[in-house]
Amino acid sequence: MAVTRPVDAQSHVYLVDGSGFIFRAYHALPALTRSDGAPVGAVQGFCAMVWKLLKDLKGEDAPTHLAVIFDHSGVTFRNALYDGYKANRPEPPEDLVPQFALIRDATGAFDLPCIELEGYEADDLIAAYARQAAEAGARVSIASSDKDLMQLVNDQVTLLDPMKVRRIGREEVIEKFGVPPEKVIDVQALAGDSVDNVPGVPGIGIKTAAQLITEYGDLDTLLARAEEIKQPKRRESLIEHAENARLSRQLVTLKADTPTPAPLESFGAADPDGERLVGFLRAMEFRTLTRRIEEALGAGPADETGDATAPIDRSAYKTVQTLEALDAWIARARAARVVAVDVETDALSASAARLVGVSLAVRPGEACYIPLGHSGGDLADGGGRPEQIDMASALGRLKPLLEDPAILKLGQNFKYDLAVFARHDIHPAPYDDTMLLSYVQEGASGGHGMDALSERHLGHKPMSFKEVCGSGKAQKSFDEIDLKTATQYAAEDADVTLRLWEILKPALARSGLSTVYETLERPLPAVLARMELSGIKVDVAQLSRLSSEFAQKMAEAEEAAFEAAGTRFNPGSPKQIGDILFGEMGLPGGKKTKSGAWSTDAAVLEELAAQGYDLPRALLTWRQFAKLKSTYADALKDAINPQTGRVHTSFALAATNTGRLSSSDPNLQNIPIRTEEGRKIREAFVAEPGHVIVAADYSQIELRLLAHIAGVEALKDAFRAGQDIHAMTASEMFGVPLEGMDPMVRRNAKAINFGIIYGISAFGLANNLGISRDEAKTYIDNYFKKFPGIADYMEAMKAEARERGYVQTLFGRRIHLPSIRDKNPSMRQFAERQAINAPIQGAAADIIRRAMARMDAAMAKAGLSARMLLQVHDELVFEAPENEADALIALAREVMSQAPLPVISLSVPLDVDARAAATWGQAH
DNA sequence: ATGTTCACG
DNA sequence: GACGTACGTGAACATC
Repeated sequence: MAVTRPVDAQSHVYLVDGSGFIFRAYHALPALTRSDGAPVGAVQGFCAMVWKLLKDLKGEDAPTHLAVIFDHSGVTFRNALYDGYKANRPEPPEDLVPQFALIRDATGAFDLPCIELEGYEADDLIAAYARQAAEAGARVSIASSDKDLMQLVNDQVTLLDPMKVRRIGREEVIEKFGVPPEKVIDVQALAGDSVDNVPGVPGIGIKTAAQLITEYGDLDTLLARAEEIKQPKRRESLIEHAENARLSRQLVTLKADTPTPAPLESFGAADPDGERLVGFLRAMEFRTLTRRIEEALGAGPADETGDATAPIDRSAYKTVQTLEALDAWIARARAARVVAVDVETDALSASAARLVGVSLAVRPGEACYIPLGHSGGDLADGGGRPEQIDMASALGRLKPLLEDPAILKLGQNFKYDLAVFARHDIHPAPYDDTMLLSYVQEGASGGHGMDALSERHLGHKPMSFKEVCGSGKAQKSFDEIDLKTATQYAAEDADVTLRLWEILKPALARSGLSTVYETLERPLPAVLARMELSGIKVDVAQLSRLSSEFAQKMAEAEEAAFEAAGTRFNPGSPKQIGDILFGEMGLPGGKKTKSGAWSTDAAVLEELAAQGYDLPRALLTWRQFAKLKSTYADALKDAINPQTGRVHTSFALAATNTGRLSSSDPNLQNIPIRTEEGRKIREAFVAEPGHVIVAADYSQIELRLLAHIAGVEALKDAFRAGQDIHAMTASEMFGVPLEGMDPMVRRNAKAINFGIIYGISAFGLANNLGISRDEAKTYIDNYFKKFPGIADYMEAMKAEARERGYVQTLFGRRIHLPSIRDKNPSMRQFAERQAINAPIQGAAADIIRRAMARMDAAMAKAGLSARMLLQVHDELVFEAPENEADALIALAREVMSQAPLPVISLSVPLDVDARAAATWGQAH
């Protein structure tokens, strides 16, 4: 799909006369039918013309925006003016009619916007878009050879004849009509047009018309002074048919105020999805065209005879134990310009792990392992320390290679390698990451671990870490592995990475996802490696105090629970709780879990507590403190790195379906905030002495994106005016004034706003608000009525998912939803809700990724020594010297709120709240 | 290993 | 009328 991109003086907008293309394609080419008998000649011609146009438009004439515009079948407003309009035109040929729909599909396959409007001709829409673009200062090119469009030519607007590759500007119009573009309609009004049955004035052709208009200035003057004309026939004809001339002028004048069905900004040109395009062409059975386009896009099946899938021979890998050998490998890497790199360490956490060795691969099958930190496993020496290059010398040789801007480094989950190298002051660049190449093309499902990728793409199962190091208690650290085994394992990883890159990198361009990868994925490993290495300080004493406090509260709640139950049991066991509540006590059970047991989750217990029972209340209290103690207070204390005294999370870049990050070991994206007790945990995240924590978060980013994407004017206006969006929703929906609004009414509106983002259902909303399904249904219908655009958006996303198997964010990230076509209706409906949610959640994820990619450079440029520490989906957390707080707040606001630019210009502002304080808790 | 619950956006 | 149901995560604990 095309992207949304602002139109300004740097833009070059192409408007393609789709209907003109169709008739030209139909008449210029011999009839052609598909094997099933469907006529497809015009489709082929159309595709060939579009392809040629796109191919010709490289370089300085490249479009920033492009759309294909069609006539809409049926009568137009011109027929109301004059029922003879186009009356002479025969019905389109029988074998062309079924091709109209296919040609719209073809436009979609090229990822081009397909524009038409009932009651208007393509020319009117072109006139309207041309005017809008010109008003925005853009250049406009109209791809058409229709002379009726020449009236639109001016300083900014030219016509492009797609077949003759000829630009038609002012000079060429004068050549054709004998008058400049602004007088073309007057000439056409006089001359008429037999094809369109525009009457004009009998006896006057283009030449005479041009001569008359040039002499008298314009049509009205000419008609007013018709008496002065010397030639009697001409004079009489003009006087007699003056009305016809005026009518004709109305007929030939293109309506630049035609309503435009899609905003000009949405025409942003983007790489086509090569797979989809080639798939369409192949389905149409255009053999030659398919092959030509396949070749040009580098599409087609991966080269299976290439080196990448040749069998892997681990015994061919080399162990590098001398500087001379290392230099030789570095020279080979330099010659290849590309080198796959993998580090081996003694632990999983990059912030704690020590470097054990480095492997390199320069061509498929040609890889080596450079042991640097092995402490044992020398087979020749009965298990002692093997011969190795001194670590400092080896890294001294590797650093220039890894940092050479002309050598591309390849890694799998390269964030890890970057972090390990950074601790040795090596900062590899540029790099590609095969994990991210895979993620951006295939999405999160399926996994992007090296083993999974290798099996998927190479049909090869690499040596497993378990095979090498064992597992459980007997697990060895990699530095204890003998060099022969270590080499086979480590060098294979580099080899596999290189081979994967040879397959995944070309596939990226074929899918049209290079920009997504380069802007939203590739910058992140370096940024996240820095964040992870920075870590965040936690106040151990505070966590210890909290742990005791929570233990105390748990004990109290436990006693209260035993008292109420009249028996002792494990309050942590949902099964035992269910047995007591719904068995022994005989309380009314609510929901069941999916395995059929009684549910005892918070919603159920709350319901029972509200009915006056003591046990569920005690259990809720116990659960709250148990959670806070074990998941937070105790776990965070254990997660402190003794070397740094800080907590270092790991951010996963390729874990979610929508492009969000995830955080683990420990997860710092779910630190409590919603309850007072929970907030105390957040208070334990502190800044170093003399420093502050700065937290900056997007305000309502998902609702803002919904307003933009679905084009909900009322929501957009509210955001522009800085209104309380939930209150405004409530006011619209329930017709209550903003002043003195009942908080419950606002709460309902808020639940609906969130529900909409999640792909609302009456059931879900009813559940959430504790109302009946009928009531919930009424709310939803009312919402759709008050905010037109939302329902259309939802239907459009579902349709897109069904048609393509994926939906996209504003920035082009794809979210695959294969189960949208599942035969199981509940699977399908789940996918439909994902189709609604994913473009919104995904766009928000894209935006904060863009902000993160820019933030380090922005801080450096501003001379700040602040560091970015955490990302929590719509929030960035920094640590800064106290005296930088104000500057950092201003900078974070700027970078975050401007992050969509220049690719996307949102129609709503992105507000960012930012605050500095001694703790993360206080910075909210 | 799987299910349940609950912390966050 | 029936599928089932709000979107995206990770961690702890119980239970098999």
